[in-house]
Amino acid sequence: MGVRSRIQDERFAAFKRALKERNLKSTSQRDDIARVFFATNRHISVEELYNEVRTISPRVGYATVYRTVRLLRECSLAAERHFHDGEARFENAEQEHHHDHLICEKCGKIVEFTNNEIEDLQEAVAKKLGFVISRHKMELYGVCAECRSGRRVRRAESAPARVVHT
Amino acid sequence: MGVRSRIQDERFAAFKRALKERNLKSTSQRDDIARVFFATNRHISVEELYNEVRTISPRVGYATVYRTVRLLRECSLAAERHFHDGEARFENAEQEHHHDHLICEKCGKIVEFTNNEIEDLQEAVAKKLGFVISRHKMELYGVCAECRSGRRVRRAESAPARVVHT
DNA sequence: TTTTATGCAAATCGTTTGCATAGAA
DNA sequence: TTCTATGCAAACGATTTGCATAAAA
Repeated sequence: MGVRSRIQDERFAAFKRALKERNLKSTSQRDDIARVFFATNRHISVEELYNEVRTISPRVGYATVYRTVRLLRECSLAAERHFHDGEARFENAEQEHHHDHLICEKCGKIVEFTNNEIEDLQEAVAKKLGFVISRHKMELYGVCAECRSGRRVRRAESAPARVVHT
Repeated sequence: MGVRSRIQDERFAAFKRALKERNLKSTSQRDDIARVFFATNRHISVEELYNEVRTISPRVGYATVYRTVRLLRECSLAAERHFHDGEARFENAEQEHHHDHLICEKCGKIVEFTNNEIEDLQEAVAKKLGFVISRHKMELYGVCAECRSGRRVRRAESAPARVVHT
């Protein structure tokens, strides 16, 4: 919400281009859903996205949100994630930089990180076993510093997503 | 399923012990389901387990299989995995040695491996970000040697599970 | 006008649960 | 006997789909 950044505009433009390429129609619903999605910086579930879009455009249906999220996924503009809670979560896909996740089992906080040494070792292991890797998923579960110190108690609903390069 | 191995018997005994500890009853259904589960060496889904159990004991219900799998999970005798296909898969949990997965996107083959260097780096990254890790999940997706050479075409339904230590 | 998208409700899929009955302790 | 487990069917929550209508091209 609020100010729109350059990167959001770029993504939105990419979305419009993707629609044209596929001969799909631009609609106000798709635009609203995409804009809300690109404006969020957390791992958002379809339900959360639906609720946020409804505050802008109260008549959009659940199915349309699902269909649009699928579209965003197919255009590589959204990345699907499955953590612990049954429902899928989506994040803005930055084609350039994939990342991994560190998840606090107490408060639900999610920290994103990358580590090149680990990536290199993954390649090495795969090569040794005859595989050529196209992608990977790595999730570390534990307890964050705040929770261990007892400072934080509530579930972290919306974790800001900044990738830490370690 | 032929010969029963020592390790299967040990697991089955551990299961019986776990039932006693919890004041739960031993039933023929639980025994059958557990035995079939311990006899399998692949990542089995509830549906597959149900079908196999039905060949032994045709009157068990789906719900009982679900309930027993949940029980096995709670006793740390089964480990739950979520790959790509919507349904949960379970494997025999060997408390001693956790492992990671290498998954072929062509044929579905799953290779299990461990790598201590990667584990050490995971610890290091988590520490740097203030976390204490309790467990992790790492999945590498790619194409296996057989599929790249065009030798293998069909989906590998039942991958034998031997952990490779790299 | 032609064609695709939407919104709703119904369908689906994996999984869980309520309840009357069967079986273990 | 007492109490838990089973099997069935119904309930569930996340996601998808059929269809008549609305909107884009």
